[in-house]
Amino acid sequence: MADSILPLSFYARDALEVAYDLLGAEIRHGEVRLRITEVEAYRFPDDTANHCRMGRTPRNAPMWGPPGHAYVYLCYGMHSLLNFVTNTEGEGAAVLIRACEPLEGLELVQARRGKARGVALTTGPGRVTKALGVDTTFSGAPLYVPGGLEVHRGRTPVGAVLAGPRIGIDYASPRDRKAPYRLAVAESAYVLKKTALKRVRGRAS
DNA sequence: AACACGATGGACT
DNA sequence: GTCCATCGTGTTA
Repeated sequence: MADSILPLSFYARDALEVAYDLLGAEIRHGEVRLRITEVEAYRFPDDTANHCRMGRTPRNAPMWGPPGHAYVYLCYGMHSLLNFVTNTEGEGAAVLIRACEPLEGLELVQARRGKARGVALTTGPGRVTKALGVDTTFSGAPLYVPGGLEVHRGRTPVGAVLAGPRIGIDYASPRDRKAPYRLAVAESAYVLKKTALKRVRGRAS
């Protein structure tokens, strides 16, 4: 099914558009397959929540590179957070993968996640990377090369979408703190803190 | 060279 | 709800 891999061009758009279309898509790594249920868009320019707001640094370099690549960084000294780079080269934008639903490789996911079971296996950006076996060494890796970290077009329709403010960005401007750039699949149980989200029809801008 | 802090998660009251 | 582990990164000096 290598032909269902999303091509680089899929990511070559505004991060918010890509974020909407990533809901329902599949992340595959080895024998583990996850369906994306919750994401956050970090746009460019003028997004004060974005890691690229202060310009290029060694850490955020992948975000400034071509779209369709991973940007993985260490958060709070212990959690690897997975992003997909969007827009075009020279623009620092990305989509954070916040939660997924396991589709395949559940035993391996459980082994990697220790005592956690049920939705706690893959709800939360740090949990997703742990379940996938992805860490910061994947930062800069392409998402469309078969055999590596792959992202595939999803098979199931997403249905209604929920949107709300992004999490953990108190340092951003009031406007950006409120912006509904956190998106989730309404019907999925694999979404944390659903109460902070509202149903949306089309695409917010 | 020193320092403050974070796009979190797990344990606990 | 509260507490806090843990360390790379970016900033300041």
